[in-house]
Amino acid sequence: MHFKGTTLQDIAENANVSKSTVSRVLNNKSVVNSETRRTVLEAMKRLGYEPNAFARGLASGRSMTVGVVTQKFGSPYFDAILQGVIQGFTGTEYSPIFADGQWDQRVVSEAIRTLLGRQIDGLILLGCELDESHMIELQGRLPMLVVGRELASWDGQCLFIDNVMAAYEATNHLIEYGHRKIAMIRGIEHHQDSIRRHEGYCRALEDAGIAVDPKLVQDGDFSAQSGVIGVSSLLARGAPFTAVFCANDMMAIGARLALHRHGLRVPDDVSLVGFDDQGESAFLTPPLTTVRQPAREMGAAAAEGLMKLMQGETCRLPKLRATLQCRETVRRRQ
Amino acid sequence: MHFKGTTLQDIAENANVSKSTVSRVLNNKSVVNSETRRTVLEAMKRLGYEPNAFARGLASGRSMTVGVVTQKFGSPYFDAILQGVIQGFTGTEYSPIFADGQWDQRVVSEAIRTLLGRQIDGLILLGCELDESHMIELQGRLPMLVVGRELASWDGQCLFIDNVMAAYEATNHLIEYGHRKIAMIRGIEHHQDSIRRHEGYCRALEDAGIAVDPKLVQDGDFSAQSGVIGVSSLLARGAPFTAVFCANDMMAIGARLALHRHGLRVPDDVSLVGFDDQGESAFLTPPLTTVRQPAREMGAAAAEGLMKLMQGETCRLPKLRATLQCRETVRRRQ
DNA sequence: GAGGGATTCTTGATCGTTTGAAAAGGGAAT
DNA sequence: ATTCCCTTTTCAAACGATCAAGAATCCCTC
Repeated sequence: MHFKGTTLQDIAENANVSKSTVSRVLNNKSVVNSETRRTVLEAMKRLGYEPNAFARGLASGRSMTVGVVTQKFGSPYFDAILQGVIQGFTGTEYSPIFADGQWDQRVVSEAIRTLLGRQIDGLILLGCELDESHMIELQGRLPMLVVGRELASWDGQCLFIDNVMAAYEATNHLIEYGHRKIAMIRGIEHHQDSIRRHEGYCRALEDAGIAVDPKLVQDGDFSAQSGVIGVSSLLARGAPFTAVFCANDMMAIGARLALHRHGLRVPDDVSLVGFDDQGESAFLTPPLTTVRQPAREMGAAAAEGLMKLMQGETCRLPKLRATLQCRETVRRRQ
Repeated sequence: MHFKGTTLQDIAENANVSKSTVSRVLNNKSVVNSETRRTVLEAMKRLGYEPNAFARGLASGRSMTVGVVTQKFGSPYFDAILQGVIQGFTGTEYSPIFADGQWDQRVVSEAIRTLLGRQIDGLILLGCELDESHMIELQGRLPMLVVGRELASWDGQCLFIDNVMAAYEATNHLIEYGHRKIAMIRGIEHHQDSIRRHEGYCRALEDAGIAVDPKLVQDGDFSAQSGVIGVSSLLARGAPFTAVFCANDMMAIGARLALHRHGLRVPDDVSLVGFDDQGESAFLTPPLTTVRQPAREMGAAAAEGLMKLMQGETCRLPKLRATLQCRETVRRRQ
């Protein structure tokens, strides 16, 4: 039933050396006579040897594995970060293993426990909402990095963009194009990113001397469906608006559909701005103006940073910026 | 530097029993006095014990881990399958670890090697294009399942939908709505799914007595960009068409944009059908008519099937069907 | 040819579990 | 008191690698 692999012992016998010599060749740390090394390598190839990661991990205490906990497989934003992480680790001796937190703190905790049992050497958390004490405890246990969450006390070990600033710029873009009645569809309540993006929106309006109208702010949950509902309730309230800023692209897609349903043209009647710049956004009709988050770059930077940390060096993550991608859903208001 | 976890030994001492008793409690296989069990469990909780997966794996020969190789993180279709797989494993004692094949056979092989080194107990391959001999060799080594690939010799161990049939139905839908000049944008050349979907398209046309016009068939690569280019070159060729069938939704999104750019309305001037039913498709303007693949269900079924296989039972995967989701991009041709 | 270094290899303990076999404890039957 | 049989627990040997510490070999010099 169970496949019995070749072991280090087998190689040793086959090459007429001791186990430790084989081990030395394997890890090419210490010196081994080049002749011996050749023999050993040959034996390995011949027998199709693949070292047993468990035995290695057990003996060395290091697994050459890092855990990556995402919020949700299938979320365009997190998937993009994931790709960056993978890219950052390919070609190195570390390999990432992934767990899905399903937007649920309990699932995340559980996933981390499992990962710890798997003796990961480091941990990357994506946009995690765990409470700070838990995080600090974790940080004491192993090298760890957080992407997409701002933790005041953790300077340099979390990688995030300035959501307030980015939302400010997006809103300001609309203001510069002559819009004064700008609606916003927010993300999940209490979610850090939602709060910050909303704050940026408010600040931009205030700086332009426009009062924030609570009737123009609608809660959503980052899903396309909530974008549809958001626009409908906005419209139902009767407070007029000429532009909508959505806290992510999915909601912008939904919003765009709802506007269409209500006979409003984008951008002729209503301008629209999203957030994230997910893959499809550039191909919507019309292509969506949105805030681009450098998700891949963030993932790659996290991978590099974590490797430094695991090698005992300090790491200071770069400060990446979100940039506004101006496409075709914003039009100057006459 | 390195965190020293609580070990089974510690628990044993703390609860005044031997290591093996603790182990027995842990695996609750054999009988343990309920009183003793309680004591042990308490000690575990008290010391925050987390079993070392390496030691376990080494001793038992089983890792309680299954490898899942996807083609590309971020692909809506594969991500959906992944979610199904996760769902299928949550609550069980197995946990999946993921690797990204990046659409590259070599990367896939490498990923499988790494996974094998990690002593996975089973393997799920998503839409993999490895050559059959390699697959057969793998199959000899460990329980394994393939999702999204049809292998003649592997009845019951690969899970796929009938792409020919699905494409046939999609095309036929257009024919029933009065379309005769139906263009198609294909996926990556030589890719199994592309070939089958193209075949379904051809058969439907033939069965309706319509000759397949090579000028109406355009190659793509499953990306939105290739949908844009596809429509443009179709148009440039001057062969008129009233409908376009795309081998996936991303290309349909691109196609829809390109049609818009050329002043063609969907569905008034040109009807459009996609394939996959990815998340956004229902929210496009107008919502996309497309073939829905039961991706989540496929993932979940694969997880269940693999567990059966790993327990030594046989497994016969269900035959899932793709279904046409009629939305608003197809209009009757006068 | 003895002594001293380098270099290279081997021995054997160790990592934290699992697991089959042996042992201990406690009745009940003989 | 002895035997037998449960149930429950312990012993100790794996599992397959790593890694000090020590042993062997070789080369060179005096």
